[in-house]
Amino acid sequence: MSGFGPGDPFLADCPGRLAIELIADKWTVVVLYGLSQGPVRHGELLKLIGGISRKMLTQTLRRLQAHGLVRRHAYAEAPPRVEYELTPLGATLIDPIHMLTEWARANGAAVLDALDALDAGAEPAARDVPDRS
Amino acid sequence: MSGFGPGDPFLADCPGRLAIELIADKWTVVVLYGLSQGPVRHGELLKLIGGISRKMLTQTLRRLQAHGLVRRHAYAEAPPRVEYELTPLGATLIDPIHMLTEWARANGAAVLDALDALDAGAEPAARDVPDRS
DNA sequence: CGGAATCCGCGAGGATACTG
DNA sequence: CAGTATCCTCGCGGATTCCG
Repeated sequence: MSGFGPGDPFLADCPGRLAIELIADKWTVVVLYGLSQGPVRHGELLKLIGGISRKMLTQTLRRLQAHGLVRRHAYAEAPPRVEYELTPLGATLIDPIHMLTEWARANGAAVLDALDALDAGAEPAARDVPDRS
Repeated sequence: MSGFGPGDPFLADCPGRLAIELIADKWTVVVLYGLSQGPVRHGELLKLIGGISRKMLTQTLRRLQAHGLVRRHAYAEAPPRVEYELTPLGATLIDPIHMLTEWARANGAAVLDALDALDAGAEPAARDVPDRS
């Protein structure tokens, strides 16, 4: 009934954990989502994502590239142009990523509610507690 | 063919992003995975996960609890015992999490290979490059 | 056994300015 | 437009210790 033993791949140190920690990152998920519909330019992602800095975008893309999930395409043109796209390996992540993002879209409000319910319940509760200032 | 516009929920600041950033975290995914099969004791998770510290485990659980994904159950017994389990809201995450972890299990090796291929291709390449020490 | 508090180092990550 | 370098700050996250 335990389900997984002490040696389960995701509970120990193994390639699986490496892969999880590669994508379980604040920006990585959103960047992958941005790439999930086809090649995108650097500047497009930058404007699209909102909140990300150029540094973090480049850094995230570079890490994904180094791990074989993203391919970089630089065109030698007058106005320099660079596009990023998922590799075949990276494309296998589209489904998991979309499940995550759809979950977030559907349940983001509920998560927010839970937070607010906490705040509304905890802070006024201090009302009937002798406050030692 | 752009697919998503400039206002896509996951590319801007919104509840969906909050939800993504809640779970797109080094430890959160693994902890949720550990909870995905039923109630687990604090100490069990600690030993099971491997690499996590008590502090980070508690901290992660607390954050998930505050966001309504996890419920805490403390039993007033001689040897104190505390169990954690997913709330109904948290249970809706099981499928996405399992897709992620199964992807990692299947492709962790490929990711590792991509990394090694880079190292093997880049560093020996310095062989035929005049190295200015 | 489970958790909170404290100390502290190091690296994530933003802002800015510069190169090609 | 894309990328890099530099600086600086904040908080992640480990180790340790004390409380219930």
